[in-house]
Amino acid sequence: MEKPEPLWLAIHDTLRDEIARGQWRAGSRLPTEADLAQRFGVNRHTVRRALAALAEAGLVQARRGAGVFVRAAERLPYRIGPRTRFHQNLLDTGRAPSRRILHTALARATEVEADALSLRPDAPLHVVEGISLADDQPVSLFRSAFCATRFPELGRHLASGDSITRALRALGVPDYTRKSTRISGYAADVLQARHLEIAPGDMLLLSEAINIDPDGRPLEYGRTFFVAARVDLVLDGPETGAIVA
Amino acid sequence: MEKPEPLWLAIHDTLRDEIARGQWRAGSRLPTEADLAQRFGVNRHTVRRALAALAEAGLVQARRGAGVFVRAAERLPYRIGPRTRFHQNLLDTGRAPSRRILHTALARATEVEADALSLRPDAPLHVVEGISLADDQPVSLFRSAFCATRFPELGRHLASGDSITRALRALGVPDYTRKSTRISGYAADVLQARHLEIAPGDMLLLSEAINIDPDGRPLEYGRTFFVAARVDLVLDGPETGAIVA
DNA sequence: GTAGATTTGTCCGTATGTATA
DNA sequence: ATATACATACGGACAAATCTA
Repeated sequence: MEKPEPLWLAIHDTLRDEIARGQWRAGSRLPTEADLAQRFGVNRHTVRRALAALAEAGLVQARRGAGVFVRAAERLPYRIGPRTRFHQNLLDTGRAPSRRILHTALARATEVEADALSLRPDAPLHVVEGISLADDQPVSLFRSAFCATRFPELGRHLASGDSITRALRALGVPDYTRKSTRISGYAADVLQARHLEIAPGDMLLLSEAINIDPDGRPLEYGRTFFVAARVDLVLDGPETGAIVA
Repeated sequence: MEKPEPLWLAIHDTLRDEIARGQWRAGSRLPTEADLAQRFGVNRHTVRRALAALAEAGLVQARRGAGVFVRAAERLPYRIGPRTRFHQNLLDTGRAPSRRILHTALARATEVEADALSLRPDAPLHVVEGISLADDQPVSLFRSAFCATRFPELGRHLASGDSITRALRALGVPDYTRKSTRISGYAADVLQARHLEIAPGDMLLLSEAINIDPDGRPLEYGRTFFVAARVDLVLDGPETGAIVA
């Protein structure tokens, strides 16, 4: 026999999904506990148990006498620092990370890419584009470029969907660190919107990053478009701090 | 007598502001020279003089037979690091920094503020709100909160429009550093839009920062809304690096 | 400004099924 | 097998905060 899901948990999940889907807008009032109890056909206390869990997670906030209000959907804190790693980053916040590779190619460096990687324009690059997901929800579109002269074999690793960290390790780069990051805001175009399951014009945070190897040589130039409604970029103390004892 | 502003310069400034305000989107075509000439009630050559200046500054690009196109407006690179200082930041990029204080008050800490500053909720705070400008163009709305118990005299300094760095120095805090930063994207509401001279719904980058004194005690909790179309946030190598020799 | 209705917060109690000692 | 503890679910009553007419 299966273990039956508690009633209050089912109600909690239903409300959580409805909030995530935007059925209850941020700041708006949920139906009263009595109404919800009637809707789900349960006692008011059972609804209260579900609401308490939502409040615990920060999704709603109750005000006595006024009602239960939807708080701004919680955003995934995405930590940016010298050692920004997608997988570890999401595991740290209790999400299930995954990647979907859209495209790999051998391309020639644009002016911007060549500049970022200290290469001459038109130098050959391995380029990989894809979608990053947290709990199966798209959070970002990324495009990474690597010097193809230095890593002739990288193409195969990238296409296989392997972790970039692991692919580089296999090619003799034990570690890499973030040299610089530039963050800017843009509106999503139609294609980006489709991939990220948002509406065209929705807000994106673009993070342009240059990663270097331990010798300080530019290794990767990456552009990542984060869905602003789903992600906060966090620059934390020791990670960005000036002094490490 | 005042020196009269040349006609072409007035037109140049008008168009520049309209581009900055997003009235003409990046990549879009401006009205034809003839149309602009009619709009401003001047000869086509006067418009051409204004457009030439804009092209010189890199804001537009003319293509013979096609039209004049808006190039992506250059964004101000705003450096974020352990020692983020507004004035120095802008001077470094050759802009003229200025501040406009909107409001100073003695308020009670909200839950978020109390948490950020390691105070109890409802603790008294000095709060200052204002607009930061670069070359007289608004780039951000800021709100800073300081513990009023620790700095009883800070209110006067803030209201006077003095630099925050200087005010703190006068009160015995020789230096402060950035402990953490969180960056997120939001749409401007009506009030923000009016202050920043943009349209409601335009994109803002919110930077939430906690600054600490040399002893590691939280000093300031600041929220700054940057106009995304005018600013990039830059996290640079040595500034965000883990190790400082 | 006030009174009354609405809505959440907290307490009481009862009953049932499940895991544990 | 029995007893105990715990989580779930229901029902009711009242207090406290809030909203509205």
